[in-house]
Amino acid sequence: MPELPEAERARQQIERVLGRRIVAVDDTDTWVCRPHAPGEIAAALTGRRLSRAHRRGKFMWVETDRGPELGLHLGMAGRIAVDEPPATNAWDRFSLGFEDGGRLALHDRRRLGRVVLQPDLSHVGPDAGEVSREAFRARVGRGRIALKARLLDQGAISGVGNLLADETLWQARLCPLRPCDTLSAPELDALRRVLRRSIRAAIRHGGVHTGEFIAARERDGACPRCGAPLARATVGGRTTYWCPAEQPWPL
DNA sequence: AGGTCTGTTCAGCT
DNA sequence: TAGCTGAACAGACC
Repeated sequence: MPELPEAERARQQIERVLGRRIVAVDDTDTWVCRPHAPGEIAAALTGRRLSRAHRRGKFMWVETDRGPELGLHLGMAGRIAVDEPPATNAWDRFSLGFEDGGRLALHDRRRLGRVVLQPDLSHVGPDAGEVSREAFRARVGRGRIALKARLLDQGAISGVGNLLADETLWQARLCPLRPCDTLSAPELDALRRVLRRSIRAAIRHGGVHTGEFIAARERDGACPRCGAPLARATVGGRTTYWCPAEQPWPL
């Protein structure tokens, strides 16, 4: 499940193809490439070179030489494939072919990924790994919504998905159900520090699945620190696990 | 073999 | 406005 760490690794994959000339574009999946018509992205990109690869949260975009930006999102099952042969099934939803014979593809079984020209990121909040302390306090510590639901709101801060949210809240010993405006400034600051640490660890180790809490949740459903059986509920529309002993609420 | 679950984003509601 | 619900996708699993 791609979250910020997976998106960062995907961005690094894209960097491997910078500078190569595009000679072929497959943009025929009208769902993944909506609202573009087939051939529209191809016409805009053929003959150009990708020049810089950016990311904010889970959203990626690539600059081209004198051409439009190309926005990419992995959805929940997407993966960037670089210089791999085309998938034998129909799971490559978009691809670029380069003059050196290499290619870049969005491999996405579920078609929840997106490819779009000139992406609009105005509704996307600051990157969860780079947001300032002041912005974090203001954006996360406000309102009566459940803390976890706010962490998942990409307009507040961007990049946190379901697994990273559970991992981070467990590391920070905060209950996912707590209304945001019950958190003190020191609690918010500590949460931000833990979040940054979780993100860096996940990027380093290869993804959110490498988190200690996520592994325990799939293994035996017991808290890795105290052994208490984990609680489970739907929060912010997503399945949520936490340790009721160490992440209590009300206090 | 049907029913449920998965997670991200967006549209549409209160 | 802020927050919630369900749709969209399609495969994994029981």
